[in-house]
Amino acid sequence: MGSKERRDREREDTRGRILDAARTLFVELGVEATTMRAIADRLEYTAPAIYHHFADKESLLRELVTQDVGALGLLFQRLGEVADPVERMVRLGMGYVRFGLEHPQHYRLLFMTPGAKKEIRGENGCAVEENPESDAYAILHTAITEAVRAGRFREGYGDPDRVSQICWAAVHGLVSLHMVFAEDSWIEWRDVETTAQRMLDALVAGMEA
Amino acid sequence: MGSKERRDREREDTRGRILDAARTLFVELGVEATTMRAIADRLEYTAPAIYHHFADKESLLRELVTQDVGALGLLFQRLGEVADPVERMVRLGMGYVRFGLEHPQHYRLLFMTPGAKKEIRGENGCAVEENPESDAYAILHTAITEAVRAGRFREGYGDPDRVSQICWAAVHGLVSLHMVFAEDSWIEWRDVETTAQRMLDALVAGMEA
DNA sequence: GCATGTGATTTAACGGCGTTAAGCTGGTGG
DNA sequence: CCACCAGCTTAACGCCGTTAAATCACATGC
Repeated sequence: MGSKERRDREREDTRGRILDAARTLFVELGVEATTMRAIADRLEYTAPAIYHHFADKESLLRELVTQDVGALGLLFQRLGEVADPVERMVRLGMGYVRFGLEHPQHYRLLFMTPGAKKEIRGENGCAVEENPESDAYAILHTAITEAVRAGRFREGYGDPDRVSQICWAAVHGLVSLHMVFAEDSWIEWRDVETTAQRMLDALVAGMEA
Repeated sequence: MGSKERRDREREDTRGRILDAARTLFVELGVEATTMRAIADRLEYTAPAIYHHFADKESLLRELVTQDVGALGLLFQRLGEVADPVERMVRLGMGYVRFGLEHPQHYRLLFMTPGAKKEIRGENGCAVEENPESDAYAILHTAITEAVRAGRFREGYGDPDRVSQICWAAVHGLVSLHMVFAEDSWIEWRDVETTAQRMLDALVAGMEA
Protein backbone atom coordinates (compact mmCIF):
# COMPACT_ATOMS: atom_id res chain seq x y z
CA MET A 1 0.00 0.00 0.00
CA GLY A 2 1.29 3.43 -0.91
CA SER A 3 -1.28 4.90 1.42
CA LYS A 4 1.39 6.17 3.79
CA GLU A 5 2.97 8.14 0.99
CA ARG A 6 -0.39 9.44 -0.17
CA ARG A 7 -1.22 10.73 3.31
CA ASP A 8 2.16 12.38 3.56
CA ARG A 9 1.54 14.02 0.23
CA GLU A 10 -1.89 15.23 1.36
CA ARG A 11 -0.43 16.57 4.58
CA GLU A 12 2.21 18.43 2.64
CA ASP A 13 -0.52 19.77 0.38
CA THR A 14 -2.60 21.24 3.19
CA ARG A 15 0.58 22.71 4.68
CA GLY A 16 1.11 24.43 1.36
CA ARG A 17 -2.48 25.65 1.15
CA ILE A 18 -2.21 27.12 4.64
CA LEU A 19 1.01 28.86 3.65
CA ASP A 20 -0.62 30.25 0.51
CA ALA A 21 -3.60 31.58 2.44
CA ALA A 22 -1.33 33.12 5.06
CA ARG A 23 0.88 34.73 2.39
CA THR A 24 -2.14 36.23 0.62
CA LEU A 25 -3.54 37.72 3.81
CA PHE A 26 -0.16 38.85 5.16
CA VAL A 27 0.47 40.67 1.89
CA GLU A 28 -3.05 42.06 1.69
CA LEU A 29 -3.60 43.16 5.26
CA GLY A 30 -0.18 43.05 6.86
CA VAL A 31 1.06 40.52 9.38
CA GLU A 32 -0.34 42.08 12.52
CA ALA A 33 -3.79 42.58 11.07
CA THR A 34 -4.03 39.01 9.82
CA THR A 35 -5.60 36.63 12.33
CA MET A 36 -5.22 32.90 12.53
CA ARG A 37 -8.99 32.65 12.30
CA ALA A 38 -8.99 34.60 9.02
CA ILE A 39 -6.32 32.31 7.55
CA ALA A 40 -8.36 29.29 8.59
CA ASP A 41 -11.61 30.76 7.22
CA ARG A 42 -10.06 31.11 3.79
CA LEU A 43 -9.55 27.32 3.69
CA GLU A 44 -12.90 26.61 5.38
CA TYR A 45 -11.05 25.36 8.43
CA THR A 46 -11.16 26.49 12.02
CA ALA A 47 -8.20 28.24 13.60
CA PRO A 48 -6.88 25.40 15.77
CA ALA A 49 -6.55 23.17 12.70
CA ILE A 50 -3.56 25.26 11.65
CA TYR A 51 -1.76 24.23 14.79
CA HIS A 52 -1.62 20.65 13.54
CA HIS A 53 0.69 21.85 10.77
CA PHE A 54 2.51 24.82 12.28
CA ALA A 55 3.62 25.52 15.82
CA ASP A 56 2.31 29.08 15.91
CA LYS A 57 1.74 32.23 13.86
CA GLU A 58 5.40 33.16 14.01
CA SER A 59 6.61 29.92 12.45
CA LEU A 60 4.15 30.47 9.62
CA LEU A 61 5.73 33.87 9.11
CA ARG A 62 9.21 32.39 9.33
CA GLU A 63 8.51 29.84 6.62
CA LEU A 64 7.21 32.52 4.26
CA VAL A 65 10.19 34.74 4.98
CA THR A 66 12.50 31.86 4.19
CA GLN A 67 10.84 31.45 0.80
CA ASP A 68 11.19 35.18 0.12
CA VAL A 69 14.83 35.22 1.11
CA GLY A 70 15.35 32.47 -1.42
CA ALA A 71 13.56 34.44 -4.11
CA LEU A 72 15.65 37.54 -3.46
CA GLY A 73 18.78 35.43 -3.44
CA LEU A 74 17.87 33.95 -6.81
CA LEU A 75 17.21 37.41 -8.21
CA PHE A 76 20.59 38.58 -6.94
CA GLN A 77 22.31 35.56 -8.42
CA ARG A 78 20.84 36.49 -11.80
CA LEU A 79 21.78 40.16 -11.41
CA GLY A 80 25.27 39.23 -10.29
CA GLU A 81 26.27 37.97 -13.72
CA VAL A 82 27.81 41.30 -14.72
CA ALA A 83 31.58 41.23 -14.97
CA ASP A 84 32.41 44.76 -13.84
CA PRO A 85 32.05 44.79 -10.04
CA VAL A 86 31.01 48.46 -9.78
CA GLU A 87 28.36 48.12 -12.45
CA ARG A 88 27.23 44.95 -10.68
CA MET A 89 26.82 46.94 -7.43
CA VAL A 90 24.54 49.42 -9.16
CA ARG A 91 22.52 46.66 -10.82
CA LEU A 92 22.12 44.88 -7.51
CA GLY A 93 20.95 48.13 -5.95
CA MET A 94 18.40 48.75 -8.68
CA GLY A 95 17.20 45.15 -8.50
CA TYR A 96 16.82 45.48 -4.76
CA VAL A 97 14.73 48.63 -5.13
CA ARG A 98 12.48 47.03 -7.74
CA PHE A 99 12.05 43.94 -5.58
CA GLY A 100 10.96 46.18 -2.71
CA LEU A 101 8.54 48.19 -4.81
CA GLU A 102 7.01 45.14 -6.47
CA HIS A 103 6.63 43.08 -3.30
CA PRO A 104 6.11 45.68 -0.57
CA GLN A 105 4.67 43.32 2.01
CA HIS A 106 7.34 40.70 1.39
CA TYR A 107 9.88 43.48 1.73
CA ARG A 108 8.27 44.61 4.95
CA LEU A 109 8.54 41.07 6.29
CA LEU A 110 12.15 40.67 5.29
CA PHE A 111 13.67 44.02 6.15
CA MET A 112 11.33 45.98 8.37
CA THR A 113 10.15 43.33 10.83
CA PRO A 114 12.66 42.92 13.66
CA GLY A 115 13.52 39.32 14.27
CA ALA A 116 11.78 37.94 11.19
CA LYS A 117 14.86 37.32 9.09
CA LYS A 118 17.08 36.48 12.02
CA GLU A 119 15.15 33.35 12.82
CA ILE A 120 15.91 31.54 9.62
CA ARG A 121 19.58 31.55 10.49
CA GLY A 122 21.46 29.23 12.80
CA GLU A 123 23.17 30.14 16.03
CA ASN A 124 26.52 30.39 14.34
CA GLY A 125 25.17 33.33 12.39
CA CYS A 126 25.35 31.61 9.04
CA ALA A 127 22.38 31.06 6.82
CA VAL A 128 20.89 27.69 7.53
CA GLU A 129 19.17 26.81 4.31
CA GLU A 130 21.07 29.13 2.01
CA ASN A 131 24.39 28.54 0.40
CA PRO A 132 26.62 31.60 0.13
CA GLU A 133 26.04 32.18 -3.56
CA SER A 134 22.30 32.63 -3.06
CA ASP A 135 22.62 34.88 0.00
CA ALA A 136 21.81 38.39 -1.17
CA TYR A 137 24.03 40.23 1.28
CA ALA A 138 26.93 37.94 0.49
CA ILE A 139 26.51 38.61 -3.23
CA LEU A 140 26.64 42.36 -2.66
CA HIS A 141 29.60 41.90 -0.35
CA THR A 142 31.61 39.94 -2.93
CA ALA A 143 30.90 42.50 -5.65
CA ILE A 144 32.19 45.25 -3.38
CA THR A 145 35.18 43.22 -2.26
CA GLU A 146 36.11 42.73 -5.91
CA ALA A 147 35.74 46.45 -6.58
CA VAL A 148 37.90 47.31 -3.58
CA ARG A 149 40.57 44.75 -4.57
CA ALA A 150 40.60 46.20 -8.08
CA GLY A 151 41.42 49.59 -6.55
CA ARG A 152 38.25 51.18 -7.84
CA PHE A 153 37.53 53.18 -4.70
CA ARG A 154 39.44 56.00 -3.12
CA GLU A 155 40.78 56.27 0.41
CA GLY A 156 38.20 55.80 3.13
CA TYR A 157 36.25 53.26 1.10
CA GLY A 158 38.56 50.26 1.44
CA ASP A 159 36.45 48.33 3.94
CA PRO A 160 34.03 46.08 2.01
CA ASP A 161 31.78 45.71 5.05
CA ARG A 162 31.42 49.43 5.52
CA VAL A 163 30.83 50.05 1.84
CA SER A 164 28.31 47.22 1.73
CA GLN A 165 26.44 48.79 4.59
CA ILE A 166 26.51 52.19 2.88
CA CYS A 167 25.04 50.79 -0.32
CA TRP A 168 22.48 48.59 1.36
CA ALA A 169 21.41 51.39 3.69
CA ALA A 170 20.98 53.81 0.81
CA VAL A 171 18.62 51.62 -1.21
CA HIS A 172 16.86 50.29 1.86
CA GLY A 173 16.23 53.82 3.07
CA LEU A 174 14.64 54.74 -0.22
CA VAL A 175 12.35 51.72 -0.32
CA SER A 176 11.33 51.81 3.33
CA LEU A 177 10.82 55.57 3.51
CA HIS A 178 8.60 55.37 0.50
CA MET A 179 6.75 52.49 2.07
CA VAL A 180 6.06 54.30 5.33
CA PHE A 181 5.34 57.77 3.94
CA ALA A 182 3.94 57.02 0.48
CA GLU A 183 0.49 58.28 1.49
CA ASP A 184 1.77 61.44 3.13
CA SER A 185 1.13 64.48 1.01
CA TRP A 186 3.57 66.81 2.79
CA ILE A 187 6.41 65.24 0.80
CA GLU A 188 6.43 65.50 -2.98
CA TRP A 189 7.54 62.02 -3.96
CA ARG A 190 9.64 61.72 -7.08
CA ASP A 191 9.73 58.52 -9.09
CA VAL A 192 11.54 56.11 -6.83
CA GLU A 193 13.43 54.14 -9.48
CA THR A 194 14.90 57.29 -11.00
CA THR A 195 15.78 58.57 -7.55
CA ALA A 196 17.48 55.26 -6.82
CA GLN A 197 19.47 55.49 -10.03
CA ARG A 198 20.66 59.02 -9.20
CA MET A 199 21.48 58.05 -5.65
CA LEU A 200 23.56 55.05 -6.71
CA ASP A 201 25.27 57.11 -9.42
CA ALA A 202 26.20 59.79 -6.90
CA LEU A 203 27.38 57.22 -4.36
CA VAL A 204 29.71 55.35 -6.72
CA ALA A 205 30.91 58.60 -8.29
CA GLY A 206 31.75 59.88 -4.81
CA MET A 207 33.54 56.69 -3.85
CA GLU A 208 35.45 56.05 -7.06
CA ALA A 209 39.15 56.78 -7.20
CA MET B 1 -12.61 80.68 44.15
CA GLY B 2 -9.78 79.48 42.02
CA SER B 3 -10.91 75.92 42.49
CA LYS B 4 -11.83 75.59 38.83
CA GLU B 5 -8.33 76.56 37.79
CA ARG B 6 -6.78 74.21 40.30
CA ARG B 7 -8.80 71.29 38.99
CA ASP B 8 -7.80 72.10 35.47
CA ARG B 9 -4.19 72.21 36.57
CA GLU B 10 -4.52 68.85 38.31
CA ARG B 11 -6.18 67.36 35.24
CA GLU B 12 -3.35 68.62 33.08
CA ASP B 13 -0.90 67.14 35.57
CA THR B 14 -2.38 63.63 35.45
CA ARG B 15 -2.48 63.90 31.65
CA GLY B 16 1.24 64.60 31.77
CA ARG B 17 1.93 61.74 34.17
CA ILE B 18 0.05 59.35 31.90
CA LEU B 19 2.08 60.58 28.93
CA ASP B 20 5.32 60.12 30.87
CA ALA B 21 4.42 56.57 31.84
CA ALA B 22 3.38 55.74 28.30
CA ARG B 23 6.59 57.21 26.87
CA THR B 24 8.74 55.21 29.29
CA LEU B 25 7.01 51.95 28.46
CA PHE B 26 6.81 52.62 24.72
CA VAL B 27 10.53 53.31 24.69
CA GLU B 28 11.35 50.36 26.93
CA LEU B 29 9.12 47.67 25.45
CA GLY B 30 7.96 49.08 22.14
CA VAL B 31 4.50 50.35 21.31
CA GLU B 32 2.85 47.05 20.47
CA ALA B 33 4.12 45.30 23.57
CA THR B 34 2.96 48.08 25.87
CA THR B 35 -0.54 47.55 27.21
CA MET B 36 -2.93 50.15 28.54
CA ARG B 37 -3.09 48.15 31.74
CA ALA B 38 0.69 48.36 32.15
CA ILE B 39 0.63 52.13 31.67
CA ALA B 40 -2.11 52.42 34.25
CA ASP B 41 -0.31 50.12 36.71
CA ARG B 42 2.72 52.37 36.66
CA LEU B 43 0.57 55.21 38.02
CA GLU B 44 -1.38 52.93 40.35
CA TYR B 45 -4.46 53.47 38.24
CA THR B 46 -6.67 51.05 36.42
CA ALA B 47 -6.73 50.93 32.64
CA PRO B 48 -10.10 52.60 32.02
CA ALA B 49 -8.98 55.69 33.98
CA ILE B 50 -6.73 56.58 31.04
CA TYR B 51 -9.75 56.87 28.79
CA HIS B 52 -10.95 59.92 30.75
CA HIS B 53 -7.85 61.75 29.56
CA PHE B 54 -7.15 60.21 26.14
CA ALA B 55 -9.50 58.82 23.54
CA ASP B 56 -7.51 55.64 22.93
CA LYS B 57 -4.03 54.17 22.77
CA GLU B 58 -3.38 55.70 19.37
CA SER B 59 -4.01 59.27 20.50
CA LEU B 60 -1.56 58.70 23.34
CA LEU B 61 0.98 57.65 20.73
CA ARG B 62 0.11 60.61 18.52
CA GLU B 63 0.70 63.10 21.32
CA LEU B 64 4.11 61.63 22.08
CA VAL B 65 5.05 61.63 18.41
CA THR B 66 4.07 65.28 18.18
CA GLN B 67 6.43 66.08 21.03
CA ASP B 68 9.23 64.16 19.33
CA VAL B 69 8.67 65.88 16.01
CA GLY B 70 9.06 69.16 17.85
CA ALA B 71 12.28 67.99 19.47
CA LEU B 72 13.76 66.92 16.14
CA GLY B 73 12.65 70.20 14.58
CA LEU B 74 14.39 72.14 17.33
CA LEU B 75 17.56 70.09 16.83
CA PHE B 76 17.44 70.76 13.10
CA GLN B 77 16.92 74.48 13.70
CA ARG B 78 20.07 74.52 15.79
CA LEU B 79 22.02 72.47 13.24
CA GLY B 80 20.77 74.69 10.43
CA GLU B 81 22.80 77.66 11.55
CA VAL B 82 25.69 76.86 9.21
CA ALA B 83 26.04 79.29 6.34
CA ASP B 84 27.30 76.94 3.63
CA PRO B 85 24.28 74.97 2.38
CA VAL B 86 26.21 71.83 1.46
CA GLU B 87 27.99 71.68 4.79
CA ARG B 88 24.61 72.28 6.39
CA MET B 89 23.20 69.25 4.55
CA VAL B 90 25.93 67.04 5.93
CA ARG B 91 25.48 68.39 9.46
CA LEU B 92 21.75 67.80 9.28
CA GLY B 93 22.40 64.25 8.11
CA MET B 94 24.78 63.56 10.95
CA GLY B 95 22.41 65.12 13.47
CA TYR B 96 19.63 62.97 12.12
CA VAL B 97 21.69 59.82 12.53
CA ARG B 98 22.68 60.72 16.08
CA PHE B 99 19.08 61.49 16.95
CA GLY B 100 18.06 58.07 15.67
CA LEU B 101 20.83 56.24 17.52
CA GLU B 102 20.22 58.09 20.79
CA HIS B 103 16.44 57.77 20.76
CA PRO B 104 15.80 54.51 18.91
CA GLN B 105 12.24 54.01 20.09
CA HIS B 106 11.31 57.63 19.41
CA TYR B 107 12.84 57.17 15.99
CA ARG B 108 10.86 54.00 15.47
CA LEU B 109 7.69 55.88 16.32
CA LEU B 110 8.46 58.77 14.03
CA PHE B 111 9.87 57.09 10.97
CA MET B 112 9.14 53.39 11.06
CA THR B 113 5.52 53.33 12.21
CA PRO B 114 3.16 53.83 9.28
CA GLY B 115 0.54 56.43 9.97
CA ALA B 116 2.08 57.70 13.20
CA LYS B 117 3.57 60.90 11.85
CA LYS B 118 0.85 61.48 9.30
CA GLU B 119 -1.76 62.03 11.92
CA ILE B 120 -0.25 65.12 13.41
CA ARG B 121 -0.72 66.97 10.15
CA GLY B 122 -3.83 68.65 8.81
CA GLU B 123 -5.78 67.64 5.75
CA ASN B 124 -4.05 70.30 3.65
CA GLY B 125 -0.82 68.38 4.15
CA CYS B 126 0.84 71.12 6.13
CA ALA B 127 2.09 70.67 9.63
CA VAL B 128 -0.59 71.69 12.06
CA GLU B 129 1.33 72.67 15.12
CA GLU B 130 4.69 73.32 13.51
CA ASN B 131 5.80 76.43 11.75
CA PRO B 132 7.96 75.81 8.67
CA GLU B 133 11.23 76.73 10.33
CA SER B 134 10.88 73.96 12.89
CA ASP B 135 9.80 71.28 10.41
CA ALA B 136 12.79 69.03 9.93
CA TYR B 137 12.08 68.02 6.35
CA ALA B 138 11.49 71.65 5.39
CA ILE B 139 14.83 72.62 6.90
CA LEU B 140 16.65 69.99 4.87
CA HIS B 141 14.70 71.01 1.80
CA THR B 142 15.69 74.69 2.13
CA ALA B 143 19.34 73.80 2.61
CA ILE B 144 19.27 71.74 -0.57
CA THR B 145 17.31 74.38 -2.49
CA GLU B 146 19.98 76.91 -1.56
CA ALA B 147 22.73 74.55 -2.69
CA VAL B 148 20.97 73.92 -6.00
CA ARG B 149 20.38 77.65 -6.58
CA ALA B 150 24.05 78.31 -5.87
CA GLY B 151 24.91 75.86 -8.64
CA ARG B 152 26.70 73.50 -6.34
CA PHE B 153 25.37 70.32 -7.91
CA ARG B 154 25.92 68.89 -11.33
CA GLU B 155 23.33 67.94 -13.92
CA GLY B 156 20.74 65.45 -12.73
CA TYR B 157 20.73 66.87 -9.22
CA GLY B 158 18.79 70.07 -9.84
CA ASP B 159 15.51 68.97 -8.30
CA PRO B 160 15.57 69.86 -4.58
CA ASP B 161 12.80 67.38 -3.82
CA ARG B 162 14.62 64.47 -5.40
CA VAL B 163 17.91 65.40 -3.75
CA SER B 164 16.14 65.80 -0.40
CA GLN B 165 14.70 62.34 -0.77
CA ILE B 166 18.10 60.92 -1.68
CA CYS B 167 19.74 62.42 1.39
CA TRP B 168 16.94 61.56 3.78
CA ALA B 169 16.70 58.01 2.43
CA ALA B 170 20.42 57.46 2.83
CA VAL B 171 20.59 58.40 6.50
CA HIS B 172 17.24 56.85 7.28
CA GLY B 173 18.36 53.59 5.72
CA LEU B 174 21.44 53.51 7.86
CA VAL B 175 19.57 54.17 11.10
CA SER B 176 16.67 51.85 10.42
CA LEU B 177 18.74 48.98 9.05
CA HIS B 178 20.91 49.13 12.10
CA MET B 179 17.82 49.21 14.27
CA VAL B 180 16.26 46.13 12.69
CA PHE B 181 19.41 44.04 12.25
CA ALA B 182 21.62 45.26 15.09
CA GLU B 183 21.39 41.91 16.87
CA ASP B 184 22.06 39.85 13.77
CA SER B 185 25.53 38.45 13.75
CA TRP B 186 25.66 37.55 10.07
CA ILE B 187 26.46 41.17 9.29
CA GLU B 188 29.64 42.75 10.63
CA TRP B 189 28.40 46.15 11.71
CA ARG B 190 30.82 49.01 11.40
CA ASP B 191 30.51 52.10 13.60
CA VAL B 192 27.36 53.75 12.35
CA GLU B 193 28.40 57.38 12.80
CA THR B 194 31.58 56.89 10.79
CA THR B 195 29.65 55.00 8.13
CA ALA B 196 27.17 57.88 7.99
CA GLN B 197 29.98 60.38 7.58
CA ARG B 198 31.51 58.39 4.71
CA MET B 199 28.15 57.93 3.07
CA LEU B 200 27.30 61.62 3.20
CA ASP B 201 30.78 62.52 1.97
CA ALA B 202 30.44 60.17 -0.98
CA LEU B 203 26.95 61.42 -1.77
CA VAL B 204 27.85 65.11 -1.85
CA ALA B 205 31.11 64.41 -3.66
CA GLY B 206 29.15 62.50 -6.28
CA MET B 207 26.58 65.25 -6.65
CA GLU B 208 28.85 68.25 -6.61
CA ALA B 209 29.60 70.06 -9.84
C1' DG C 1 -25.45 72.40 56.81
C1' DC C 2 -27.25 69.67 53.79
C1' DA C 3 -28.81 68.19 49.18
C1' DT C 4 -27.13 68.31 44.52
C1' DG C 5 -24.44 67.35 40.94
C1' DT C 6 -20.24 66.64 38.50
C1' DG C 7 -15.80 64.82 37.52
C1' DA C 8 -12.41 61.17 38.50
C1' DT C 9 -11.87 56.61 39.30
C1' DT C 10 -13.29 51.88 40.04
C1' DT C 11 -15.35 47.27 38.94
C1' DA C 12 -17.57 44.43 35.48
C1' DA C 13 -18.02 43.18 31.11
C1' DC C 14 -17.66 42.69 25.80
C1' DG C 15 -15.69 41.05 21.68
C1' DG C 16 -11.51 39.55 19.52
C1' DC C 17 -6.87 37.83 19.64
C1' DG C 18 -3.31 33.63 19.84
C1' DT C 19 -3.27 29.38 21.70
C1' DT C 20 -4.38 24.87 24.27
C1' DA C 21 -7.29 20.98 25.76
C1' DA C 22 -10.55 17.75 24.96
C1' DG C 23 -13.81 15.37 22.01
C1' DC C 24 -15.31 13.44 17.50
C1' DT C 25 -14.73 10.76 13.21
C1' DG C 26 -13.38 8.15 9.46
C1' DG C 27 -9.77 5.62 7.19
C1' DT C 28 -5.53 2.29 8.21
C1' DG C 29 -2.89 -1.56 10.13
C1' DG C 30 -3.02 -5.77 12.72
C1' DC D 1 -13.37 -6.77 13.26
C1' DC D 2 -11.37 -3.86 16.23
C1' DA D 3 -8.20 -0.63 18.01
C1' DC D 4 -5.77 3.23 16.78
C1' DC D 5 -4.51 7.62 15.25
C1' DA D 6 -4.32 11.67 12.12
C1' DG D 7 -7.02 15.59 11.25
C1' DC D 8 -10.44 18.09 12.34
C1' DT D 9 -14.03 20.27 15.54
C1' DT D 10 -15.93 22.64 19.68
C1' DA D 11 -14.90 24.70 24.09
C1' DA D 12 -12.20 27.24 26.76
C1' DC D 13 -8.18 30.15 28.77
C1' DG D 14 -5.84 34.38 29.46
C1' DC D 15 -4.66 38.42 27.34
C1' DC D 16 -5.73 42.67 24.72
C1' DG D 17 -8.23 47.47 23.79
C1' DT D 18 -12.26 49.45 24.99
C1' DT D 19 -17.04 50.63 26.99
C1' DA D 20 -20.86 50.78 30.53
C1' DA D 21 -22.29 51.20 34.89
C1' DA D 22 -21.45 51.89 39.70
C1' DT D 23 -18.86 54.41 43.34
C1' DC D 24 -16.64 58.01 45.53
C1' DA D 25 -14.86 62.84 46.62
C1' DC D 26 -15.74 67.15 46.68
C1' DA D 27 -17.17 72.01 45.10
C1' DT D 28 -21.49 74.51 44.57
C1' DG D 29 -26.32 76.34 45.43
C1' DC D 30 -29.94 76.96 48.73
